[in-house]
Amino acid sequence: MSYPQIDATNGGDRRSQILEAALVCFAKRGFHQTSMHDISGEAGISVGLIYRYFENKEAVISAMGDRHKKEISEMLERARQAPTLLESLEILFTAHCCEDAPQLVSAFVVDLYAEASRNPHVADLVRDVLETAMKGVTDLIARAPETQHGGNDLKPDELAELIFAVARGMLMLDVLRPQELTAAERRERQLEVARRLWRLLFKTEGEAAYA
Amino acid sequence: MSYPQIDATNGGDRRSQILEAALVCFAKRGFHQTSMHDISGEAGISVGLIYRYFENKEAVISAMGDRHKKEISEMLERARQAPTLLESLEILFTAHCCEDAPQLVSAFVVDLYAEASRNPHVADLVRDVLETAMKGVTDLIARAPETQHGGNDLKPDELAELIFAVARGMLMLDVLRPQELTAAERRERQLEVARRLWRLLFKTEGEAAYA
DNA sequence: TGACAATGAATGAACGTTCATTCATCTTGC
DNA sequence: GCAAGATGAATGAACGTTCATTCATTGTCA
Repeated sequence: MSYPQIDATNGGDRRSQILEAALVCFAKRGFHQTSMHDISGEAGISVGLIYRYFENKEAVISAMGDRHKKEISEMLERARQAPTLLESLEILFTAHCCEDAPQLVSAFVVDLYAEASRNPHVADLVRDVLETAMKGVTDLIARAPETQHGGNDLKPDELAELIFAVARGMLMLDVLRPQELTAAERRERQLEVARRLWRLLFKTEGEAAYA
Repeated sequence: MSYPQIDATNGGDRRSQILEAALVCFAKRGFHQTSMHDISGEAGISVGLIYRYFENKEAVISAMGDRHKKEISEMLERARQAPTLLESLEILFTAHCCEDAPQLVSAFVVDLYAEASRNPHVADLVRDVLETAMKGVTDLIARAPETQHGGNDLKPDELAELIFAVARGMLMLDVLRPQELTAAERRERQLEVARRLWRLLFKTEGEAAYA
């Protein structure tokens, strides 16, 4: 008596099914405290099957990084289409606290950085993601009319650097928060601080911007 | 069964010797990839001896957190005695990149946050450290004459929150940096960004205040 | 269509290894 | 001689990984 699998199309989506389970496990227990049996249990499949889709455990970690990279660049594309710079930033910022996997992602990303500090391959990947995202935001800032109104003499890339530093810092803080908070509450507390920086960097001086 | 006190004549040295070795190992390989044999090897003692001074591996991790807490509060004390707010901040900021163990500390702290995300005891400890440090800086800001000159309407605790977010964010970035850079170079790159924020928050130029 | 061969996704017990922890033993200082 | 300091081989649990085996599905030929 076998129950139907969660996903309709068997085979093609096995990889993402495994990665989905791995995200849950990695965020809950960390890379190196998660066993392959944990992942297989979470995915509802056998251990051996994982090795049909991934060479070894490290390949699973790498694939998770790649997935994260893809998510970030999609988010960047969406952010580019927002009408104002502040709205773009808000979209990008919420990328860190995805709706479908709220508190999980923060823990995963912090772990990813920890892993990067000793795994050169992961470090390259994270650096790559970061550079792409930074370049995107730098561009966004350079094109935005809001930039002109700042009372500061900072260049777009310097502004982006500050924005990303605060975003990372708030992400780090997020893993300390009690789990009783909902995902929405967590995101709002993070945004509160980030928005204070943004207002400081891009003073909109009322709606007289285009007057 | 009791363990030697921290400042006992014999036990104190051994404990810190072990913790010193543990920091090196943890930073190099992470908590869960570091074996007790690694630590004993680094410390130049036998495995069993570690268990005379620590109940188990987790107790070593906790003790490392306590040590970190002590270092931070000493740093805070030193920062309090600096003549200007910006100098205080500079002292506090460099706490993250200690002179005697340069690139190690960043990796350790990121790992500590990762551990905090799933170990409530570690989370409490890190939260405690952070709250103490934040309170200290908030106080520093409230008393500083520079605060009045900011072109912003942010309260001292909001300013402290931003400062700490950027500090954490730069610390996270530090683990991505190629190891070829010296400790001084790393610190300088981190400070560059942090200082940009500080200048923004506390405009020291007299002309900006009345412009 | 029905019988049968071929496929390969999926399983999970088993393997070799590593790890945290213990403890019988040895050393040292008094 | 004895308590406390120190050792490292021994232990057993847990881990990543392998692989012989199962079996639903698909393809083949009459």
